[in-house]
Amino acid sequence: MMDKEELLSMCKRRGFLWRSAEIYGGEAGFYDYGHLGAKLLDSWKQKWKDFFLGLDENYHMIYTNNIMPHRVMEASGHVDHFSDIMIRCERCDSYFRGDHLIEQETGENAEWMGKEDMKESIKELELSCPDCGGDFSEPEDFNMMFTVSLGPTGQKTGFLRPETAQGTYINFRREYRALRKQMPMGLATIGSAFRNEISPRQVVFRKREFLQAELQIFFVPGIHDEKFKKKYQEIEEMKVNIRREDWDETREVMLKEIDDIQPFYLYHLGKMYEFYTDIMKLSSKDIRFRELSDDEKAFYNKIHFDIEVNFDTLNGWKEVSGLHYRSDYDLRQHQENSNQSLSVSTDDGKKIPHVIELSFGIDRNLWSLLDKGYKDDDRTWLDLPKEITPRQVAVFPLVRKDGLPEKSREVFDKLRSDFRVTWEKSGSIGKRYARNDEVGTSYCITIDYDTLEDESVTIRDIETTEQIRVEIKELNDILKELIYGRKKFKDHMEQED
RNA sequence: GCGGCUGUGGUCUAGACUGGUUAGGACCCAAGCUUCCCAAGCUUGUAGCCCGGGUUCAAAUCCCGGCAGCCGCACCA
Repeated sequence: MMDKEELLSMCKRRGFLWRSAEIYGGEAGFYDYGHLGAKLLDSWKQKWKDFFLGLDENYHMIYTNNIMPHRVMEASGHVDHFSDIMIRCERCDSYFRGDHLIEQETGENAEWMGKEDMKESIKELELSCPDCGGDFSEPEDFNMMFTVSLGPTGQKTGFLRPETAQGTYINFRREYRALRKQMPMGLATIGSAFRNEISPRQVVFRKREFLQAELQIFFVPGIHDEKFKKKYQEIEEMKVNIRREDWDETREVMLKEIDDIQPFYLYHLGKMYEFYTDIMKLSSKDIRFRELSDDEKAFYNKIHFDIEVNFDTLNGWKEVSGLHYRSDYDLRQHQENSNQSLSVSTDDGKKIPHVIELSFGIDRNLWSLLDKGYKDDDRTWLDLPKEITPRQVAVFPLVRKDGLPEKSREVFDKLRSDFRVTWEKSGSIGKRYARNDEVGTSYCITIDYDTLEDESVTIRDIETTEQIRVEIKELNDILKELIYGRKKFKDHMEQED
C-alpha cells in the first residue's frame, strides 16, 4: 500500500505541490502548485475543456467572479443552508450542530430553527453535552462561507463563492440572449471556490481554497433534452461501474439498463465515465459512480451521482466529481430574488429551465492521477496519460563530451515548439532516466555517438524502459504519433525488427 | 474546534530521557572530473534544530505559549 507521505514528499521535492506560505509555517487547507504541478493542472484543464465543450456545439466557457454579492448567496440558499448553528459545551469546549442534537432527541427535523428557537428548544428538552454532561453556551453561527467586506466603510458585504455554479446561474439570461436562445445551452467554467472548512485534511482533498471545473447545462425537460436522443443511442451500450442507492455493491451495467433515469442525464453520465477511462486513463476497477441517498444529497438535487476513485493514499473510495440534476431550483431562486424573468418561451408557454450540473474538484482529480500513477516497485515511476503529463519529452547527451551536449541542444530546440520538453546533462545517463521516471516524462531522447554518424537518436519509453532508434528528421512526427496518435511504442518496436 | 502523539538541511533520520566540543549520517541537489544507455565512482559545494518567550554560566535537549502535521472525535447543505 502506497504511503501518502511518500507521494507528497516526491511532490514537494520535484515541484508538483506543497503547502502555501510554508516559510511562515503554513496554514491548514491551502496548497500551491509548483512548476510541474502547474503544467499538470494546465494540461488537465485543456483536456477537460476539449472533451466537455466538444460534447455539443452549444457548450461554451465563461469566467465569472470569485466574489459574490451578498444577495446572490442569499438567493442560492447558501446564507441559510451553508451555515450551521453550533452550540458549544461550556465545560469541555466541544462543538455540536444544534439541529442534530435536537433531532436526536425529538426525532423531528430541526434544520429550520434559528438561534432563538434552538436556545428555547435546548432549554425545554434539558439537553446537555453528550461528551461530558456539561451545560451548553448560547447558539452561535458558523458559516462555511468566507465573508468579504466591500467598499471603504466595509459595511457592504459579499462572499467568496463556495461553488463556481452560482456565477454561471446569474449569467444565464445574458448568455441565453447572446447565444441566440439555443437550448440545451451548456455554460462551463473553471475557477476557484472557497469554503472555510473546520478541519481541512488529507492533502488537497479538503482545501479551503480549491479549483472547480463545472459544466451547467440548461434545458426545458421534454423539449430540449430530446435533441440528445440520437447522441445517447450511440453510447447506450456503454458499460459503467455503478452503485445505486439501494444496492449493496457496485455493478457493471450498460447505460440502457438504467431505465428509471432520463437519457439526457445518462448521456452525460456516460461521457463523464469516458473522460475518466479514456482521457485520464484510470482503470475501470478504480472508478465508479455512486448514487447518493436522500440523507446525503442536497434537497434540490433530484438525482445525484458522484464519481469516486479508489485511492491508495486516502483509504479507498473518495468523491472526485459529481453529476447533479438540480432541477429548476437555482434559476427559480434567482428569478424570485432578483425579480427578473429567467424563464424561456416554449410551445407550452414560459418555462424556467432545469439544470444538469457536471462538477469536478480539480485538485482531487489531479491527486487521483498522482495517486494511481505513482509506481514504486523495482523502480519509481509516474504513469500519467501522455497528453496530460507535465513533461512529455526529455533530451540528453549520452556523455558530456565530444560534441554530444551541443548536438543534444539542437535536438532539444527542434522539439520545444511541439512538446513539453526539458534538456539536462547533469549526472549519469541512468540517473537522468530515473529522475524523469519519477516525474512521469513519457519519452527520453538520448544523443549518442551514432547520432553524430547517421543523425539518429534513441527514444526510451517510460512504461517499459525499452528503446527504439529513429532519425532526427522524423523525430517530431513519431513523438506526436506516440503521444497523440493511436500508434503504440511496441508497434514501432515491431517495425524495427 | 476538542483529545492523544509529533515537529532537526530539499528528503529520511542520529542526538533529547541524563542541558556542556564545530548538531552526525544517508539520499537528493549543484559544480567539476570520469563515463558508449538505466540512480556507478572520485573531488568540492549549498543547506538544518517550527516560531516566540522563560529557566540556566550554558538549551535542539527542560518549562510556558503559539503555529503546523498525523491519528481519533466532531464537522463536511
